[in-house]
Amino acid sequence: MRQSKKSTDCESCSSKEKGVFCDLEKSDLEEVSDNKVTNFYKKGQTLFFQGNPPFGLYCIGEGKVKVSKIGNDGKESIVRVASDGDVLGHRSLFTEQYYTATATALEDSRICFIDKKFIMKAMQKHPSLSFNLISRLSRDLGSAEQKVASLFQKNVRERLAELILVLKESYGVSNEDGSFTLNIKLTREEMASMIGTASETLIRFMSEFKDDGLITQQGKTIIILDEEALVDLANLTY
Amino acid sequence: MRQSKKSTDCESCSSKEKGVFCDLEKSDLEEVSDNKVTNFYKKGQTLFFQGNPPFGLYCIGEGKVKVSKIGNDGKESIVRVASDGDVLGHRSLFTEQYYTATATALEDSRICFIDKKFIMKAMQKHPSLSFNLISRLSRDLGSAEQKVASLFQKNVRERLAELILVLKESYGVSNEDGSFTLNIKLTREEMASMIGTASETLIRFMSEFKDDGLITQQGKTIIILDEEALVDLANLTY
DNA sequence: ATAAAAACCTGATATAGATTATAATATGGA
DNA sequence: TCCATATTATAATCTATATCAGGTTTTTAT
Repeated sequence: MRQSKKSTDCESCSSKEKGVFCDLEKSDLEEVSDNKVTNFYKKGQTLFFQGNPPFGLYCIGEGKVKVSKIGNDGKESIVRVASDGDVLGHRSLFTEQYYTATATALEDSRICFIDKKFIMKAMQKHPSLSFNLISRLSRDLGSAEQKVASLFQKNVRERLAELILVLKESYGVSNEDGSFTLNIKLTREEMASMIGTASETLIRFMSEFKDDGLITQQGKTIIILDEEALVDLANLTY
Repeated sequence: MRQSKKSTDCESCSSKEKGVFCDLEKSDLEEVSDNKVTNFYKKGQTLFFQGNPPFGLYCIGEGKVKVSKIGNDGKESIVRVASDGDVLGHRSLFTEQYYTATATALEDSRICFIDKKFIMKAMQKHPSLSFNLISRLSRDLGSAEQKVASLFQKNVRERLAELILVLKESYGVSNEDGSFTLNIKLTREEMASMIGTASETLIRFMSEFKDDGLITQQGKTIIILDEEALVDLANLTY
């Protein structure tokens, strides 16, 4: 099911520069390479489940992964999306809890797994690694708290406009005509569970945005036509 | 307005054990003491405002502080509450953003301020400091994401039950008769802005809980009478 | 190529909770 | 102590959005 290679080296990883190991020297990076496994996940495959114990750190070489919490009624809530250069499972690893969320590949992905013991040792040895983890956690905490505030204060239309802008931040590619293509594929159901609404409601506002010429679609891919209008609609705070 | 003492030493701080500097040796702790200022904030005073640039780290010796985001309409959303041994302003410090939230004392508090440069140097020197910061950020991220999921999936009654249980976790003191006193004073307005509802709605459910004998009040202090019933109501996930 | 299954969309209805209004109580300052 | 202000409380509307129901289109598997 899930193909696995014993070794891929970090030195030649396409997201080396973006990752938490970016400040390590070649020799130290080789040591990391020796202490990890590379796995290839197909779209829809699960890296870990809510309730599992964490044994190490996941590191995305290439791909996208959604982190979601499943409620008692089975309803999914996506709390985060991680992609190239991001780490996964760090939160539970460092709080020594079982995973409180499930991680699922949104597209075919190359993801490395590094053993807990090695990571802990490496953090002792390389302050830059700890520092990069702190930066990431801080950034993630920032967006989680922003999400909380948006849910408190904004209606669905505003939250959708905000979501599209947030997706642009990470996955937006600018086109020649000034528009932006969002390089991420999500179902309506998934988009709805990122802003805490029903898929029907989300679809309604997506149609509205399309009718008003703010966005358009090419297959499942969203293209932003009028960013400024979205910014107005999103009612951003700062 | 805000009284300030040049030096209080970390060694004798009442929350030394709980704080991020707990693993430092005496000599290192003295160095921290030499690089900080202790301030005394009155209830309602502000430590920093949304939009301000961060110059260092706040460290709560004694007291409680709410971290809230103010929307464009002036509505407050409390995203976190920090107390004895917690740090504040770390998130913005490590993402090098302006503060994205405002921090206000919920009660008279003793809070130290440590310069950014010194903290960064100390992190290089003491892996335990970085590690403790990582633990805290992970914990905070966990509760922020839990909050997001609750907002997505739960109604106000469930969220209120959950809030009371979460407050018990940090501020609950058990009484002889098996009940728990919550050692934190919040207005209904503040409680409402912690779970994203209107104060009128919150009051309605608080009254319901009181009528049903789940909680009672002594002045502004909440006392939990039937924790189990609250757990049932909260519809917790794991 | 074709069937089956997802995903998408639209309209009608129901409802949780916001909003508005009004009053009672508590708190703190002069 | 008393007045002013903030906080708590309850009830009556109103509305944004969930839910339900129906159809269409797209994707996936055989």
